[in-house]
Amino acid sequence: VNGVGPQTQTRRARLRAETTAEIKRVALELLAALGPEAISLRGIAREMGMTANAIYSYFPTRDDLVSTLINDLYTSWVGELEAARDAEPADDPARRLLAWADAFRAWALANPPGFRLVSGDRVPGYRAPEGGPAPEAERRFCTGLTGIVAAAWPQAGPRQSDDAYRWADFDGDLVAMVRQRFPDLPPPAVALALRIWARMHGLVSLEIYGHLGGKTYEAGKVYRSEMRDLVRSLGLAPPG
Amino acid sequence: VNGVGPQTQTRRARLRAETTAEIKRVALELLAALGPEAISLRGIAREMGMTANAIYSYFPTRDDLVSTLINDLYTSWVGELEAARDAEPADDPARRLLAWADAFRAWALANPPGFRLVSGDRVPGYRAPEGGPAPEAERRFCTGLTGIVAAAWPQAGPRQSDDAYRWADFDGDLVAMVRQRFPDLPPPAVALALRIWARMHGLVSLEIYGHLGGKTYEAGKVYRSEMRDLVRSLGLAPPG
DNA sequence: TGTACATCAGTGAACGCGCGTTCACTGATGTAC
DNA sequence: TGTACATCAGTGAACGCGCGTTCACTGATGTAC
Repeated sequence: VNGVGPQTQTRRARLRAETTAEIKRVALELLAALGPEAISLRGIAREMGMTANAIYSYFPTRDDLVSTLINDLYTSWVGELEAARDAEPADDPARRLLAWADAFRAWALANPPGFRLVSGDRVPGYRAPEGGPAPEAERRFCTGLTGIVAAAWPQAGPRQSDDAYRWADFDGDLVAMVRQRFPDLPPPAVALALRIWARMHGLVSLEIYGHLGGKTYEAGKVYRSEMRDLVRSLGLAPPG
Repeated sequence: VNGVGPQTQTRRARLRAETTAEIKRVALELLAALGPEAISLRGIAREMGMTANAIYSYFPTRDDLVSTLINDLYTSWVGELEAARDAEPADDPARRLLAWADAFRAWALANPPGFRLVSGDRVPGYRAPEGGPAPEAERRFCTGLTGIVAAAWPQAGPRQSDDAYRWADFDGDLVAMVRQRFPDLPPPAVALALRIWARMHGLVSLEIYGHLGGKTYEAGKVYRSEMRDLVRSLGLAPPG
């Protein structure tokens, strides 16, 4: 059987896991310090005091490493979003939306190159795998945001202009998720979720890319105004 | 005096201008076809059937070429925005805002890599000059948008939550421009202009970076909803 | 109109750089009997 | 417990690529007298 001395086997496996983690950690440090172009096998190896090709024992290709990084970043981000949301009472959609929005910006500011990477800034020469580098995290993000809209929909729904959205306007997988998890939600609610996402993304990406910094010293204040305005336009009462 | 035979001198100057234009045209084609990494002196020269270093007769450095491209793109973009706005009656801020917003998205969709370049997607190794690669276009963009907000402010102002913005919250140059061109406009109007910009930027950049395509087949419809909603929340009546 | 000179776009070879990836190998770690 | 074997992380040298930039040069275009 597989009664192979678990201790020693674990030792090698542990070393392997540690080195894998170190490769990723160094890659993220380089990303943060020097930008996406610095994610190179040679650069990481240099930093770790190894040869570049040693990394091929851990990742079959540079692009696999990049995909793994994107997946890790996106997963950690969405984890924080969910945690922030769940720290607010389930029956208070306004607070939950604002918590999500604040965590959205906070993570991005703490991690600018990570935000760029996750939102599609291309690493030179990188080609993402079929289905994207982080499909599961993306699904969680989408579900989380839709859930917040679903909670607000009783108040928000009547305020939406009745643009004629149909299920056919949206991607099949997205529709399937919505109909299964939020069966009462109509198509315009999905459009609303996308618009809310874009409002967060818009201000935060202008800020991360340095376009807002040349205009205002209070990007956070502007973001807060925008989010409270959003809450209000959904027919919810902003807290505080 | 300078009565140097203008015809012949013009001939050489014209050739020079033509080659300069061709370099830029080829660079933009490469940008559109293969992305920002393809903007290389060697690549452009290859396409034009010249040697790479011939380009040094026209641009002192690769980064100068890139800066020129960004400036050209931004200038053409803002030109279209202004034209679209000015095609609407001056006393109809709602139409003017929507025209601006539509032109914003239309140009970006016609020119995705151009949009990426202008909004800060980095060409590997590129360092922008002091003050940015396109300060004049940026100024026009900013003034144009602020002007639209100024026209809407009589209706929009009272609807803004009174977040306590002060002039000190904004960049000095921006403040100077506002106070000179739109002397009646208060600080919260500037914050509103930034938020409006971000709403356009958010949806369009999600679309350009391919994040919206995986969710909806009707990104244009979503954008239109968002913009009409914006107009409405400014207290204006959306046309049609 | 013709001739001597200046300008300057463009060539061709080269330098030095960093990159991803391959290959044959070494040597320590772990496994089977 | 000891020995023969298997695994596999890591080395060192090399390949081929594209890049920006420099240098000494050629040769056509334009200028001054």
